[in-house]
Amino acid sequence: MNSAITISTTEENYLKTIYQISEKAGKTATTNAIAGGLSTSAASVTDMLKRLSEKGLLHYEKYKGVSLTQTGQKLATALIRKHRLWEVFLVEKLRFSWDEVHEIAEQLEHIKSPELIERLDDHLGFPKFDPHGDPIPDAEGNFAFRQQVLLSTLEKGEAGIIVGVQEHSTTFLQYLDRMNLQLGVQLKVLEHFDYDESLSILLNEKKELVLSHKVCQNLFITKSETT
Amino acid sequence: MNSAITISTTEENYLKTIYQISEKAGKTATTNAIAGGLSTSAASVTDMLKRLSEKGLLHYEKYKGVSLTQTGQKLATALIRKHRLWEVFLVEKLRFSWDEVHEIAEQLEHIKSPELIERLDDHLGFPKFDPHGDPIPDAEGNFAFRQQVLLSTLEKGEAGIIVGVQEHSTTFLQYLDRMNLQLGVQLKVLEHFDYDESLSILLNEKKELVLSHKVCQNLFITKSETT
DNA sequence: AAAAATTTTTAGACTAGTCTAAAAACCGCT
DNA sequence: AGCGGTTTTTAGACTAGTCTAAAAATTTTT
Ligand SMILES: [Mn+2]
Ligand SMILES: [Mn+2]
Ligand SMILES: [Mn+2]
Ligand SMILES: [Mn+2]
Repeated sequence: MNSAITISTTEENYLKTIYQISEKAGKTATTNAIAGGLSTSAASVTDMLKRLSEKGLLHYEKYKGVSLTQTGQKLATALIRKHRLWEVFLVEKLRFSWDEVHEIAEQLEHIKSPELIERLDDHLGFPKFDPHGDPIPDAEGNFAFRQQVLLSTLEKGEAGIIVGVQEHSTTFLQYLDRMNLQLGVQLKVLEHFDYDESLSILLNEKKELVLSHKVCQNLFITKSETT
Repeated sequence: MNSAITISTTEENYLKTIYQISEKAGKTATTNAIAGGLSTSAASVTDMLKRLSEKGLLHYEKYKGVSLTQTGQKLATALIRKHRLWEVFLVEKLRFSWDEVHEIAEQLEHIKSPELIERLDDHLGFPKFDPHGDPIPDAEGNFAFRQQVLLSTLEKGEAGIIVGVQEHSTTFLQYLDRMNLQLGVQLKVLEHFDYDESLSILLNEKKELVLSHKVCQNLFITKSETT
C-alpha cells in the first residue's frame, strides 16, 4: 500500500519551513522566503523544491512559488507536533526554562518512531499547548483553537490572561521571566499612554508595571469577563 | 581553548563501533570487523579511518588496525552513556518493553546537548544500569563494576539473581519475557543435564523450569550466598 | 620459501546537499 | 513596449559518505 517513501532530516526541515511561511503569508511560499527561513541559498532551495515536488510533497511550478500537498502538510504538522511535545517534556519533566528548549527540540523532532511520540503524548497528559502557548496538533494535524488577541489591542479597564507569545527569541523570553510575565498570569490594563503606546498594567491584582508597545505586540491574551 | 571539533552522526557511529570491538576483542579493531559492525564496505571504512585519524580520534596505521585515542574513547563512552540513559527513560518513563528500545535509542544517542543528558540522568535518579543490565558510564566514562557470571557456569545447588543479558536480540528478550526471566529474578540450579548441558532451575523459589545451554550462556547472574 | 587465500587499500564513480556566478524570467514604471 | 531592478533558475563545482572493482599487502597453507 504505502509506497514507503523515506524522508531525510533536511527534507523535513524544508517542509516545516514551507508550512510555516505559507501559514502566515497566506498561500504560496517563495524561493527567497524559504532560503531565508533555512539560512541557505536560493539556488539550493530551487534544487530541493524539484526533489520534493518529484516526491509528491509539494506543488512546484517554475517562478510561481510552492504549496504543500496533502502529504506534505501531514508531514509538516507531524513535525510541529513532535517539536512542541518535546518542548513540553523538556520544561515539565526536565525543568528547563522556556528559553532553552527550542534548539534541543529542533533535534528531537527528527527522531523517527510513531510509537514514541504517542507514548510521550500520553506521558505528558496529552497537552494541548506548548511552553510558549503554541497549540500542539493532534495526530491528524488538527490544531486546537483558542480565543486570543494581542495585549496591544486591549482597552483601558480590560483584563485577561497571558496565553502565549508571538516572538520566541531568547531575549524576549528572558525579559518576560524577569518581569514575572509567565503564561497563566492574570493582568488588567490600567492606562494607555498615547505618547509611545505603552501600557500600564496590573499583574495578578498586585504589581503595577509599564510595558512598551513592542512587548504588548508580542503577548497573546485571552480576555476575561470584566465585571 | 577547546578547538571546537564538530563530529557527525556517522563519525559517532564509527567511534562507538570501534570502541565496542576493541573492548571485547582485546586491543585493535580491524577494518573488516568495523565494516561488519556498521554494515558498510571495507573501502568506506578505510576512508573514514583516515578522516578520524586526521581529527585525532584514533591511531591508524595502514594494514595494522586501529585503536581510539583518549579523545576518541571519551566520545565513544559519552555515546554509550546517552544510549543507555535513553533506554532507561523509554522503559521506566514511557513503559516500553526492553526489546523495543534499542532502535529508538540508536537515534536519541546522537542528540547534542550536554545539559540535556545531565538533566535526564537526574530525572531518572542516576541509574547505574540500563534495562538490559549493561552498566551506564558516568560523565567521565567510568563504568560501575559488578560481580557476575554466566548462568551456564553455576553448579547444581548454587543460587543467584539475573542481572543482565549477553545477547540483545529481540527474539531472545521476548523469550525471556515469556518465561518470566526478568532482571532481578532469583533462581537456583536444581539439576545439570550432561546430555545437552541444559539446566533445571527453580525460579523465585516457586516455578521449576528447564533452560537450554544457549539460554544459560546468555544470562548474567550475580551469585547469592547459599546457606 | 613460494603459492594461495584473505584482508586492506586505492581508484574511480555516484548521491545528497550545498555554494557562487551567470543567465533567464518576472515585475513595476515610464 | 521597453528599461531597470529583483527574483528565480541554471550551470558548474565542492564535501561527506557511500559503492564496486582492481591492486597491493598480509597471512595462511603447502
Ligand atoms: Mn520551538
Ligand atoms: Mn514552542
Ligand atoms: Mn541498546
Ligand atoms: Mn541496552
